[in-house]
Amino acid sequence: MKAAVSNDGHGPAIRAVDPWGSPREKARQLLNEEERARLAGLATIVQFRKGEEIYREGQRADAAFNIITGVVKAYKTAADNSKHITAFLFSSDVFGLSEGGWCANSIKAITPVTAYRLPVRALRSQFLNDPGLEFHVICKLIHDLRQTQHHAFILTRRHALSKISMFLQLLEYLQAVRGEQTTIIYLPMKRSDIAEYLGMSVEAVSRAFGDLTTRGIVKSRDRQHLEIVDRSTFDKMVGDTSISPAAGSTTQ
Amino acid sequence: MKAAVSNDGHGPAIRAVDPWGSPREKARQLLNEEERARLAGLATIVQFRKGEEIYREGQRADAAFNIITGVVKAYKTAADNSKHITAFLFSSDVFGLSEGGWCANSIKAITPVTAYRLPVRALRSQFLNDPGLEFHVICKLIHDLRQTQHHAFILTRRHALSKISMFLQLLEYLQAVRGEQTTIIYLPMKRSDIAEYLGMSVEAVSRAFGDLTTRGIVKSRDRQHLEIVDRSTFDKMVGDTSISPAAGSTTQ
DNA sequence: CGCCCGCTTGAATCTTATCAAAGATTGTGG
DNA sequence: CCACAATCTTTGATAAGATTCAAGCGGGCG
Repeated sequence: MKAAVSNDGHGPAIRAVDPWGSPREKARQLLNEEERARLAGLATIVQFRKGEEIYREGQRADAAFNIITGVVKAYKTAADNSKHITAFLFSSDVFGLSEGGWCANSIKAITPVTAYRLPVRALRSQFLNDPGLEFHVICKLIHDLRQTQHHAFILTRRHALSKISMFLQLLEYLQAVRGEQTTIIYLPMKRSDIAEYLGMSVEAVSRAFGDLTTRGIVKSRDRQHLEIVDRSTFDKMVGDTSISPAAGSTTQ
Repeated sequence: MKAAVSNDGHGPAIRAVDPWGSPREKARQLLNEEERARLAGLATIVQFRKGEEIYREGQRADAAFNIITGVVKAYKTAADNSKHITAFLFSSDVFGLSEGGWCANSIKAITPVTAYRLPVRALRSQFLNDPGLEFHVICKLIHDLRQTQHHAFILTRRHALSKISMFLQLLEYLQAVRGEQTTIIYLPMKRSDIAEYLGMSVEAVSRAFGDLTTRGIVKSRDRQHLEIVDRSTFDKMVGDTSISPAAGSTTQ
């Protein structure tokens, strides 16, 4: 479903910008054919059903995964059983860089998922022989770090509308990076997932979507597909802290 | 000031946990003497005054810095001129991994700072010859990624008391990692910096500190030095979403 | 000694969380 | 193929907490 062209079966893929590259370079496939083939030799292809838990927080992780198709969520469960979603991961994303690594959280498939499975042992020895591969991992990590910083920035927004707008903008951006169409934004996750990602209640998420629709800023075919119809107002929602409570939606 | 033992003049230092190491390993110095010496060969030592801006967001960065002593803040300035602090960086931390890298934000010294300056060009060629160094950088990045995820988690807390408590806990943890004493928590940054880091107003920060003091949970010598005197109640503030508005502070 | 900047405190407004319940949707089993 | 059940989503009222605006306090630096 919604298969991206990014992972085309030629082997594991990593997408990121080269931080030492030119200023405004776009995210791109970092691994060359040879590297992908070499990694493919270590990998097996596995599948997960929708809703299936792939990792549990704190569990011993003996393999990393590289998503081919589908979407997963990475989350932490707090003491009071509330959940915080750390990230949504899509095609070409990597998770499970060891339990001590950046996926010290649980992972669950929110759509059917196909992925390469890479044993960490084999992966690590591959690193020692291949400085180029290691460098690409550094690029990917820097990319993820920036992504997480952006998540943190979204979380500082006070208004629900601002958070939801920035979230939609993010999804749109990720679709573009993956080379998909960008007119329709695809929301594979549940409202409660969005709530847990944005640090707000499900009700607030629902109301924010309602507001955006009522004001004519977005139009939704169904729960999972949404289109931005008033881009200028949408951009105001994203960029500003002070949101006009009921700005006329008349075309400027 | 408050110089840590971590950066002892033997050359650049990186502190992190090995994500492929044992489950509960503590953060430690990753570089060995030889690596530090080799990096020291590339580096020059520079100093910055308190309040001095080291990088401006989007500026061309031709060098990375490794902090020896002092504290800096990394921040982004939004369209409406409001600021969001991405991270506070201490001894052994690294910033400026290129403009495209994870420090695509401005950097400003909040205390006097001494640091190693490493030209990215030399650094990059060093990477190609030294897979071990590259691996350590990966460890550091994974460490920073988790740190940033934790920041995001703090930002999801609704109550000011919870945010401030988690922030104090973080500072305490970082002091411990650096090998400093942990009874007194040192706050080098201004209240407004804390506000910008936690996504709340300065007033809310001030009131939260006031509350913690009034309730006898913390005791402060001055604006910059604070001690946790009621640990059990403090831990409740940190761990819980539902904070008892005026829980008796009587020793259980 | 005085000014500037940072910090604290107070009162009104506003947004969201929370509780509660009804309306959709999905998936399952008869 | 339809009906039921469980889950997800929306909608409504209330209240708690935060932001905002405004003013007073304090401390450091020239």
